[in-house]
Amino acid sequence: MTAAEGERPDLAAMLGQLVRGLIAAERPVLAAHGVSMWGYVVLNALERCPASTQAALAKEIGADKTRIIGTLDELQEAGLIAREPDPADRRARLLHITGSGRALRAAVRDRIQANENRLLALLPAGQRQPFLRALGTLSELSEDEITGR
Amino acid sequence: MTAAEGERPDLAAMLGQLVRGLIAAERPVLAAHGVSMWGYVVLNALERCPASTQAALAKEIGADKTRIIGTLDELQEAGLIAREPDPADRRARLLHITGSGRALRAAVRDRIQANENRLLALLPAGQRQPFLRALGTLSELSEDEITGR
DNA sequence: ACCAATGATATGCGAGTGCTTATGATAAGC
DNA sequence: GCTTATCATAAGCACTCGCATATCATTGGT
Repeated sequence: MTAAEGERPDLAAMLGQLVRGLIAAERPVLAAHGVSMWGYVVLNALERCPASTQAALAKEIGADKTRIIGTLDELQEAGLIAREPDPADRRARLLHITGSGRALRAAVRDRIQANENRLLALLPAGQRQPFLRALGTLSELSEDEITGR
Repeated sequence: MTAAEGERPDLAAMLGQLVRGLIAAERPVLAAHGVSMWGYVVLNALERCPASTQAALAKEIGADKTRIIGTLDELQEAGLIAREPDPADRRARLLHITGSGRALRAAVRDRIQANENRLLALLPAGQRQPFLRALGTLSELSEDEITGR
């Protein structure tokens, strides 16, 4: 921390810098598994909870519902997710992750988190858990909560 | 933290989510002061240390040296930065922030950090400093260090 | 002196993104 | 029944960004 005179850099600046590096680290992993970044995000989301509409999924992961369709098409073609008509609403399709999707997601995640764990190991032991906890809290805030609007 | 069975979400995912919100929070502040996001980044960088070449500045802030020129032009026109020929190297120009630039940067930063402080206040007191320290450490890693390449 | 490298500059290309519009089908509300 | 809203889909538009190329002037190395 090189802040001068008790100042601190903007959170956004620090986080942005770190995210950029982490994304760069993810790229080859994702490429090796033949899945896109958004594809991986979708798999993570569906692993947590199936989606009742594509629009809802897009909203949950912060993606544009019109742009995500291509990604969903690819994931479906690769057998990583399934889309089924919702019997309760014929406009909508239920989405869930497949067994293959689970396996691929797990493989990617293991590699990504191994690298992340390496970075976390650079921190003093007493900082790790508080950092992760704080990050967990802050990352769950909605955009409205963060912006105060 | 809603991780299931001792798992944790990817750092990148958590950070990315948070950054997105923080950037959204910054937008209106920057707009109100008539400065672009990159412009603000440049001001912060020059506040820390004048630059000996535009290329060096671009590298430091992770910007593309060819794309940043427009931003520098605007900042110079607005009197926020100054570019002077380097007597030691006629290809290069020395860059530094002006008094106006300092004032504007400070005004923007105050508002941005006020919002950030509001968010930090959501954390338990014991988590704040460890979080900021850890973030400071991790954000200073180079991309090569983060990617392990 | 010559060649390679570097600085500033301009711009092309492709990919990605946010937002918008439009379509046809379906559902919800009055 | 009619109107409005929503779902999935496709695609336009403008903008940003990463990377590349090119130019001219200057500098560094041999």
